[in-house]
This record gives sequence, C-alpha cells and structure tokens, in this order.
Amino acid sequence: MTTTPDYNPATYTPFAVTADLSIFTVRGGVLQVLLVERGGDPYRGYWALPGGFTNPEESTDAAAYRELAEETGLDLRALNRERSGSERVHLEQVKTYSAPQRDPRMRVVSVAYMALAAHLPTPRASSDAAQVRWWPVEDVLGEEPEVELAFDHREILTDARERVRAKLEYTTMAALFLEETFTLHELWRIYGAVWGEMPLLSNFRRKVLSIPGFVEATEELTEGSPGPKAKLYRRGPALTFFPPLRRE
Amino acid sequence: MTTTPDYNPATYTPFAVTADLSIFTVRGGVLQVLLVERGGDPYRGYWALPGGFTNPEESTDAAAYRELAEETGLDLRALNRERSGSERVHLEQVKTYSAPQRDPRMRVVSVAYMALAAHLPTPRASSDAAQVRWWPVEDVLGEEPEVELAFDHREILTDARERVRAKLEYTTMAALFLEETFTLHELWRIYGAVWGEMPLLSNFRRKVLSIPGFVEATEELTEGSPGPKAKLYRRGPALTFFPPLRRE
DNA sequence: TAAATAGTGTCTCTGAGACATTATATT
DNA sequence: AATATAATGTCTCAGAGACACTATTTA
Repeated sequence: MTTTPDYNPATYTPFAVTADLSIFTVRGGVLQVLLVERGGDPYRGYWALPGGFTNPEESTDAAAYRELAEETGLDLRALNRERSGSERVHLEQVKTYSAPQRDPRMRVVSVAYMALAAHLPTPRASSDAAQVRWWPVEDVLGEEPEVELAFDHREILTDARERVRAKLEYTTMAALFLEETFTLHELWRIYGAVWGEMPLLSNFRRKVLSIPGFVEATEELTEGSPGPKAKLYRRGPALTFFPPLRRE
Repeated sequence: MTTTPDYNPATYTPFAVTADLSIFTVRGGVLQVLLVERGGDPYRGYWALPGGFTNPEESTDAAAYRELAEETGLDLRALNRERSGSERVHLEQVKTYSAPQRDPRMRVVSVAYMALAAHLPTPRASSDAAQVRWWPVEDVLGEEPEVELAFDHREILTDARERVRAKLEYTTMAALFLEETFTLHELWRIYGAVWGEMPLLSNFRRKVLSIPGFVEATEELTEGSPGPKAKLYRRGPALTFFPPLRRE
C-alpha cells in the first residue's frame, strides 16, 4: 500500500485471499489435525487444510473464525464471548504464504491460522468436500506419511505444529485441549502428545503448581481407572509464564 | 483456499496485496525506524511505513526484499548471499493485516515485515514520497507522538517493535545493528536502545560470553574515547540461544 | 580530577533435572 | 499380584541478579 506509485486498477493483477486452518485436538493421547478431502480439481482426492476465501467485507481473522465454525459446527466466537475471560478455543494467525504458483488456478495468498480445542464435535462433510476427518499429525508429517497434502499445505501444517509446540513452552494453552476439569497427569499427557516427548512427571507437577494461575485446584476427585483418586484442576487466569517449560 | 465452493472469478472481489516494512536501525543509541511522508491521498502529509504492491510474479517475501532495496538503495538479497552463512540484514515476516476498511480506496491486505540492519545509507526520496527519513521509534510510538502514522501503521509498527524486542531475548540478532566488529559495551547499548532498559552490564558480559557462538574475540582493540581500550568482537555462528536474556 | 569505560570477582537464591519413595486404586 | 496412577521429597548443579572492586583512558 501506501507509497509506491504503481497501482492502476485497470492493470493491477488481483489476488484471492484465503484463510487456511490447522485445527488441532488431542484424541487418544495423540495430536490430531482436521483435514478435508478435496472433491474438485486441482488436487482432487488429496487431503487439505480446511479454509476458504475471505469475503469482501470481512477480515481474514473473521474468515478464519467463520471457516472454523463451518467445519466444526460451532460458533466459536460466541462460545468464547459467553465465558468471558477464559476462551474455550484458541485461534491465532501463524504466517502468510504467497508463492506465485502455489495454486495453479490463480494467484492465491493464504493467511494461515492455527486453532486448538478439546473434544470438538465430529465434523460434517461440506458440499464439495468428499470427507472430513481427524488425522494424527504424525501420520501426515511423519517419516512415511499416510496422506499427501494438497498445495503447500504440508509446509503450512509443519509451521503450525511448530507454533503449537513452541506455545506450550510458555503459555497455559495446553489446558485448552482438556475438559473443564482435568488431572495433572492428563495435562502432562497433552505435553507428551504435542511435543512427542515428556518431561519427568514429578518435575512437571512441581513446575505447573509453582506457576501462579496456571491451574486452580477444585474439591473434586476422579473416579480413577487404575490408580488412586486424583485431584481435579481447572484452568487458572494466567496466559503465559516464565521461565518456560523446556523441550529437548 | 481449497475447500469452499464459493469462488467465482466473475463475482469474486479482488484484493490488493502489499508488503509493508518496519526497517529498524540504532543511531545515536536510539532505536529508529524508516518512514516515508505520503505525497498523495489518502493520508497526504502523514508518515507511513515503506511498502508497496506485490507484483503478479513475486511472493510477498520477494516484494519485501524489493521494497527494502528500493528504499535503502541496497540489493540486500545479493548482499546476504555473497557473505554466505551470516546475513548482514535480517528480514522476517511479522503479521498480516486485513481489516476491510484499513485502506479507504480499496481492499488491501498488507503482509508486514520487519528488518534490521546497521548503518544503512541515507535513504533517497522516491518518486511519490515527499520525504524519507529515520525517526526515533519513541517519537512515533511514545506517550506524546511527534508523528501520526497513516492507515493502521501505528499498530503494525507496534507489533514489529515488539517482535524485535522479543527476538533479542533469544537470538543473536542484536549484533546486526553493529559494524563487523564491536565491543561488548556497544552490544549492551543496543539492548538498551531496543528494550528501553538495560540489564546489568557485568551480568550481560558474563551471559554473552557464556553463549557459544554469540560473539568471537578478535585480536584488535578499540582506540577508546574515555576509557581503556576495549576488546573487539565479531558475530559468531550461533543464531539462537537458551536460556534467554531477560527483560522486565 | 572527574567521568566514562573495561573487566573481574563474589555471594545468594531460584529453579531445572534426576531420582527415590510411598501410597492407592483397578484388572 | 501386577500395573498404572497419585503425590511428595531430596540432592545437585547451572545460572540469574545484585554488587563490589580495580583499572584505564580522555576531557
């Protein structure tokens, strides 16, 4: 914008702008991401990150929220508003991808977002998407991927996963993967699922409890499967902390 | 992109995509940013971040490099390539801004970058920019700003400054603000200029020297102004370190 | 001599990392 | 009984923070 003189509406090549989402959850102790199977060309039959074109009257943030709601069936903006203060779903912008040939049809600039949430409802297939399902991220980004992603979505997902991993080091977001109340053991397993490695549980407990506002104890106890009854915690008001938790 | 069905080339409203830059340097112990005075409407006479439209055949990264070269008169990609390994100028994407009314003329999505470098040549005015000059960031973002920025550039600059500040905590970038060789005292003053606060010099020295590859000692000494001759260092190969340096 | 700079040394306290230990519930 | 979980405790070591101290050069 702003300074260069070379804008001429008659000749300036227009861009399409999309918001693409890496929506993460943890199921069965495994980090998973929501993918849609493409029903049309290009990349028909490939899996892709959910996303869509930004409308003329909305920001890409709004487009991302809209897409998230469409894919998951939840109005997350309203959901976050209603429980003022502590959000249920976290959505944040990660990076923008703009290589000229990234979409063979036309010039598309994609603003990538990452979202994380607990127990989202089973997604419903949308009109042009053959399927929608959760994929273990390791099955997508691992050594021998079971899926090949469309466009540059493998790169986008890689960056988004790194963002989530990094954010668990110094934010309290991990608790968003869990229900309203949870045990420290469950929180610890979230870190394992996201990082692919676990800090020592005993040290992890000490660290989390030493951070003011990360978790707050409740009166309740679990009806454990194997093991003693565990104390249940809920999210505290803290969003970030220092010093961070460490990965290798 | 990718999944939603609602793209129709005949009706889809096009976006313009720009790359806008917060180019930082430290002069006279003060963090400064390069601004251009707008020569045309809207916001005629206001100051703005340098930037411009992305061309049809380039990425926004390429557009940012091009704008940086145009504003500073340096071909920074070539400069960085030629001294393989250690770059002279750092450029990185910060965030994308897309509020629908951010440019009154049309729908413009701006991908914001931040750059930092030492002693860039005095900028030359470009065709439609009345003036180009370095501004102390405090004069722009401080309590009583001396300039009002065009568009949402105040928000963009605020985010860019926070990015630089954060990056000095755990990267070796600070040395990019200095010449090829520098004293630890000079490096320390860079931190003061960027953070607006100084760690204790003695602790800072110990920390920097304890980080493998942050700085490498040379044989040379300064011809000091007041004070003893100081050892000169150059940048080492390390890019990041842990644990980080801390701000308040 | 004052002022700014250069450089070293020291003490304390926090907290991470690596364990060991004990107890409690389920299968 | 075996196993997974819950919870606490202990020891060591790295490193941040706060200072004191000395020395060197120029104005």
